[in-house]
Amino acid sequence: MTLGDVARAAGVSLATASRALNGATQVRADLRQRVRAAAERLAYSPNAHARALAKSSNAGVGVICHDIGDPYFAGIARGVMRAASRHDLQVILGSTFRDPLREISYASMMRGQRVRAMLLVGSGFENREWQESLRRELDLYRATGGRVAVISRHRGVRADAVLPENRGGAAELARSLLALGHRSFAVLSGPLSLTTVVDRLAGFRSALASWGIHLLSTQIVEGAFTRDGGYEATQELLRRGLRATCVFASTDVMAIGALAAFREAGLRVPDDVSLAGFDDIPMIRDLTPPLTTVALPLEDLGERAMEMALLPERPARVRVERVQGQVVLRASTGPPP
Amino acid sequence: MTLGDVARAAGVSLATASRALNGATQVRADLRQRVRAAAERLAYSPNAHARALAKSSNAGVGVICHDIGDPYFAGIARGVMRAASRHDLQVILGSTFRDPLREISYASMMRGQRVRAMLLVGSGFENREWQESLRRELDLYRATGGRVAVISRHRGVRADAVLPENRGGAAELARSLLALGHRSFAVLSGPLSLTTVVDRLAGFRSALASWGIHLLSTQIVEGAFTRDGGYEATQELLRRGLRATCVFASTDVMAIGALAAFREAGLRVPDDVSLAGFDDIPMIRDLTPPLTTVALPLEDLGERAMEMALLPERPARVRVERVQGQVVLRASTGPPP
DNA sequence: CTGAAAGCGCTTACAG
DNA sequence: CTGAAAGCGCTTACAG
Repeated sequence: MTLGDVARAAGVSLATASRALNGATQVRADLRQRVRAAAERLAYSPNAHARALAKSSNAGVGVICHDIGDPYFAGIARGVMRAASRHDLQVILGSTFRDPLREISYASMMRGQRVRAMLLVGSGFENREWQESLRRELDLYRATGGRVAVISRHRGVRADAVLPENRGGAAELARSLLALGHRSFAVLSGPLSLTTVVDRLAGFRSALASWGIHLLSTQIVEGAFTRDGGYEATQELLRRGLRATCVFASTDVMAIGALAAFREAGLRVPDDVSLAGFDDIPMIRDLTPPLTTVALPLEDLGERAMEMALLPERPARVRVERVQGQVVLRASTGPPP
Repeated sequence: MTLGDVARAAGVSLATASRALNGATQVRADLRQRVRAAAERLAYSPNAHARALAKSSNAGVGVICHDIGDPYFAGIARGVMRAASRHDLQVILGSTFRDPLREISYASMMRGQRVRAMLLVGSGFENREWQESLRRELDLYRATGGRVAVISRHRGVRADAVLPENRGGAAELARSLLALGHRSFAVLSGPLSLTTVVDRLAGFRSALASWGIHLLSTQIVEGAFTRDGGYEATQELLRRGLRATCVFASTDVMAIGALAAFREAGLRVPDDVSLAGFDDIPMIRDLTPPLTTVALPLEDLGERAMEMALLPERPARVRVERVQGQVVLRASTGPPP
């Protein structure tokens, strides 16, 4: 079942069949009809590879995230899918499971696929070697006209970016918590090798500093970027001795684990300790207590990055869209005991 | 940057360059080295479309789900990604936003893409016309060697399938709730046009029936398959007058909304009313109270369907893997007040 | 083992 | 408007 078969069935040339189906050039109405009918009758399905090869252009975009099962990435992916659907683009998905090597091999695969644009979603790794390889891969990709946009990473990769204001958001959150009366804080941080974590911690810290408050190093616990990571980090924090009235988890997902750990330890939130997260993934408003957080418009992030990557712009000029986070005070934070 | 360039740089023929890079046939070691080196130096990236065209085989699989932002699908997608990664397959993702037409256009697009296998994830629609179109699309796809597997749909589509035991799971859940002492029930159902909903409702109902208990029609409320759908359905149920000691929401996502609605209405769960869901999406164990549910191994579902689609089997023989749901009693259910 | 050549299924100048 | 032909970048019998 090829275009050739359709052309033969319609009694026209290959070229005419192609034109009739794609409607680029004018084709006599009756011929177009015949071709269309033949294609329909034969259930013709154009070979996307042949077409991509002949046009040397592609209707695909690539999206690489760390874990499509995580509500943060799932929310962003939802926005990406919406934008892609609007532009009739197919989406090739990569989920790295937080393995830097896998990220690079996805990028390379997508380059081979000649996707029109590539989206990297999520924090990068603070890893010199990885940064080198990725940059090289992306440069090669762009050298042949590929477009790259990133969400939430800036180190190491020079590309169009949608950047949540991690620093600013965390600082704003800190100020809100200070306003509630808190003066001693602890932080459940994700892996410090992730730029997002570093930024959020820095923002939080600097806002405290301007009030003359410093984070004790024992009150910063590093954990995996998962619910269980938050749970375990909290247990470790309690083991070290909690010396804070308020705990900031660098993502909501971790905060969920923290909430469980506090509950198990018999600590009430917010009566005994206040708890805040970051991202505003959908479910946290249904927790008990609902979680204070810095809200990021996840779907928007995805849509905007996709649109940005698709919008041709004079190259060598990197565009950056900064996205403000919105502090949302919910019942998980209150005045210090 | 094509294979031709690499061949020239290495001083060999196109054919030899191809063989050296793909390692299918034997190539003299020194030639292979030269080709590899040249490819490396030139940062050669094989054109996936050209390759797919020449081999008329493809390293891609397609996955179509209803909403990648929903934790149920995100969980399954996670499993799919794991399996795909194991087989070095790229994944093309479709998210229908619950639009039947979009599902068909995705299927058609993936057929054009000549993907090796196609996964349809999630309940089908009870819609004659849609079923016709989809079946036609899939038949055409399979006629050319395409493989199809579905998760959780059986009506209308004849294909390899991983089927959660929706009926059995719901029935088992009902029996557990009966054992707790409940004798009056209400159901928050998703759209009755979804086979999953119909099956879960039927299973629940039949288990009750064998105890001589019948669901009042006023106590079955249909809502969207979302958190807000569950919230609104619950409000409607309360408006009609709750005449049950236990409420079954046909998915966890809906149950989350129900929990919020009950809380707002001043009803305590489970003291005033028990609540149970279905699926066991990750977050529900962290709700207050944690949600009773029928646990489905979401990631497994995805992995198994992918493996099944990849495993060539004598065609015309449809394979079905049934996956038992596990009733997990948590604190959202208790004895009737 | 190696190379020249045909072929995969389309698109698109180039003539007419 | 229509068609013959070249070309997109690979793979793979077929000879040597």
